[in-house]
Amino acid sequence: MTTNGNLRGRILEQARVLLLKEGYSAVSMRKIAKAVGCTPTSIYIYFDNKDALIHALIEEGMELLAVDLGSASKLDSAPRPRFRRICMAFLEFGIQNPEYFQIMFLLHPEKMERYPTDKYRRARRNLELFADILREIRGGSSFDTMLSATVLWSLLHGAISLHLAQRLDVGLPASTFIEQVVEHAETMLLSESS
Amino acid sequence: MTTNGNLRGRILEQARVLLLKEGYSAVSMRKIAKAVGCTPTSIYIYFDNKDALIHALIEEGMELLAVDLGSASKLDSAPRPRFRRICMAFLEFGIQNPEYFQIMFLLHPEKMERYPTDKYRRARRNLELFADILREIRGGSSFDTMLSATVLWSLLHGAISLHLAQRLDVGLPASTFIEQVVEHAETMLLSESS
DNA sequence: CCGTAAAGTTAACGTTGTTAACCAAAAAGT
DNA sequence: ACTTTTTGGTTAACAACGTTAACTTTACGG
Repeated sequence: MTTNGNLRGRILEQARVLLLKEGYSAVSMRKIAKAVGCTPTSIYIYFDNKDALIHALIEEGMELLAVDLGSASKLDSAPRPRFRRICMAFLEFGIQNPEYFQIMFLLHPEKMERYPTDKYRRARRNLELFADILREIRGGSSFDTMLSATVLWSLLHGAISLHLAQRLDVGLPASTFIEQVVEHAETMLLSESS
Repeated sequence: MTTNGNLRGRILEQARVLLLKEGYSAVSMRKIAKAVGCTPTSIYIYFDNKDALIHALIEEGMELLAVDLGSASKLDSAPRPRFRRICMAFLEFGIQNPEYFQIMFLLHPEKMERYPTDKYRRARRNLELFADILREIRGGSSFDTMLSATVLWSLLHGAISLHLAQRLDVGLPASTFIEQVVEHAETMLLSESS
C-alpha cells in the first residue's frame, strides 16, 4: 500500500517483460527479483510458487485474448464475416504473442494439472463466443454447437501450435496458411449434417 | 561392444522408461544415470546434451507413430473408411502415449528450434500419408492437397493437445469428442471447393 | 610389454525453485 | 504511551538440475 510499493504489481510486470523479451526460459524467480530490485524470497510473499506466478500471467493473457476477440466480433454485423474475423483474431493473437500463447495453452504440462479449473473460466467464455456464432449461423442444439465449437477451437489451437513449433513447410507463408485454416473452418461449420 | 555394454542402448531404454512411467519432469540426467547404473557424465559420451537424448526419444516416438499409421492404412481398401481409420489412429496414438506426444510435438519450445529439421523427415512422411489419401479421395493439385493435409494435421494435433491439457469440458467423453473430430475432418475435406 | 585411444569416474561450477530463521517497521490492543 | 502482534522483507541455505574439466581405468595394436 505504501507509495514505493505495489511490489506484487511490479513483480508481475517484470515477469511479463522477461517473458515477452527473452522467452519462457528466462523467467526465473531470481531474474525477476533482480529486475524488480528485490530478493527472490519476496516473491513468495505474493505468490505461492512459480506456477502461481505463471498462472497470473496466464490470466493476463486470457484477458488480452478476450479483448482481441471481443473487438473483432464487433467489427462485422453479418455472422459469416464476423466468424471469419474472430477466427483470424485468434490465430493472429497466437502468432503475435507466442510467449503468451505458450504459457496459456501449451505449457501446463506436468504440475499445472492440479490447478483450479475455474480459473480457466475466461477461456471457457472465449469458447462460448465461438459457440454463439455457430448457433447464430447454422442453429442446432446447445450441445451440438458446443461440440462443434470445441472442434473448431482444436483446429485453431493446433494451427497456432504447429506454426509456433515451426512444424510447417518452410515454403508455406504463414498468411496463406492461416487463410486456408479459416477457409476450412468455414466449410467445416457450414455443412454440418451428421 | 563388450557383452555387458551397449550402454547407449540402456541409457535410451531407461530414459524411455522414466519418461513413460513418471513423466517428462522425471527425466533428468542424474536419474537416468542412477537407473542405468552409471554416472551422469557417462551419458555425455553418447549424447551431446539432454536435448540430443530427448531427440533420440522423439525419433523413437516418430517410428512408433509411423507404424501405427501404416498398419491403420492397411486395414481398409476403400479410401473413405481408411481416412477415418488413419485419423483415429493418430488421435489414439496421442491419447495413449501422452508422454511421447508431448516430447514429439509439444515440447521443443525454446532451444529445440535450432535442431536439425531433416530429422523430422519422418513426421513429414506422416503428413504426406494424409496428403496421399486426400488426393486419392478428392483429387486436386499437389499443393492444394498438401495444404489441406496440413490443416487436417492441425486439427488432429490441436484436438490431442487440448485433450492432454485437460482443456475440454469434463462432461464430454473423450470417445465422442474424437469421433466428432473425425466427423468434422471428413466434412472438411469432402466439400473442398474454394 | 608398452603406448595410445577409448570409456568412465570424481569433483566441481553455476544455475534452478523453495524454505527456515531472522529482522525491521508498522498496526493494534490495552 | 507502552507492549504485542502482524506484515513485508532479507540472509543463508538445501537439494536438485545440466554440464564440464581433469583424472583414472580399461582395451587393444604394434
